[in-house]
Amino acid sequence: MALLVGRHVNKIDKKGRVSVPKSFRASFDGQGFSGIYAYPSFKFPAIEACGEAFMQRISASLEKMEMFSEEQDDLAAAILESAHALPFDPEGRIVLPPPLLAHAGIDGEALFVGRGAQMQIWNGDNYEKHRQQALQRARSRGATLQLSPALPTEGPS
Amino acid sequence: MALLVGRHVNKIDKKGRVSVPKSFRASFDGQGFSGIYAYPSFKFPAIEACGEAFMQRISASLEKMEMFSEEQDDLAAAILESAHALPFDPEGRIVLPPPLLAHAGIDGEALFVGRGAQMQIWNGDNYEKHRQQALQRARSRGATLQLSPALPTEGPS
DNA sequence: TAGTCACCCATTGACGCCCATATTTACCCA
DNA sequence: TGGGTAAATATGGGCGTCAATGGGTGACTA
Repeated sequence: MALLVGRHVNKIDKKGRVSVPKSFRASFDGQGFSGIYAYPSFKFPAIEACGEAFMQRISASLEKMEMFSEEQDDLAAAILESAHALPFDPEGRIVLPPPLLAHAGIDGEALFVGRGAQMQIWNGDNYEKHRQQALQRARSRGATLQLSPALPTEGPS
Repeated sequence: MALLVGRHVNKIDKKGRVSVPKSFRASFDGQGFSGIYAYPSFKFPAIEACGEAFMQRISASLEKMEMFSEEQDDLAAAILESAHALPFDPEGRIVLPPPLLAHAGIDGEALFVGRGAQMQIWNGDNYEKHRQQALQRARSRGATLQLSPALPTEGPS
């Protein structure tokens, strides 16, 4: 699956529709459901979204954790319960439900942020503040990254 | 994968296109995505770029920490979120987005610098200053390099 | 029956593709 | 060993296509 990277700003029209960037959309097709799953982020005033494949992973993780970590259980459960399945229209647009818009403080414009396998949808101003803080923390920490070992070309992670 | 070494200066045309040096280009093909991922360098006024394989590693690192580690999350996210997927055109050129050009102070000409598995793209003057400083530091420190043992290869003798 | 939602069509502006040219590099032959 | 020639890379510009956007209309629902 192609990676989701970068940022894209798209407009929300009067009917509440917003185009999902083509490059993101491309990552989600061929997953059974033509659309995305969106749910409010825990940590940020933002919407998190992913395709069906990733949602399956979340669901699977939930089942695994159940008997061990109550916290994880709550967390994953909250994701599934607050998630919305948002189908693409023929032009590749979705309609973000009011509760999600409210949570992220989005109105008029939506900022799509690629996070690898998932994406986030932000209010532009809120994201900028968040980003500055994140970069600040990264710099003060010395900006090193412990990379996972190289994948063996294509093995199952 | 062939190593990226040396420096190349290429022109940016009116449409913002730059040829990626052929030798660099060759290192990035056969990775699924025909193009490079570019993001601003943390430490320098330069653009860093890599192929899909390297980006996948960053994404995998991020997924592992998800919902837990804020630090790793910040850093990996800062890279992924600031990254741009830049596809090659049929002639092997890419278009550097304005934000990246601004970060590196590039205009008119781009200096490609091989860094082994990755590459950097600089403004020529900035790079020269940076390089002098680096050499200066290396000299004053009496820089020595402890070589790792030769890798076991399948080559003759 | 009114309202909402899903699909269809039209516009436009950016971007990718194609072709042409120039400059460099590599190679061959005298 | 030098020049000349051929191939390949770098560069420039035009044009068609597609993604993003806006609006309209019919169908289904409450």
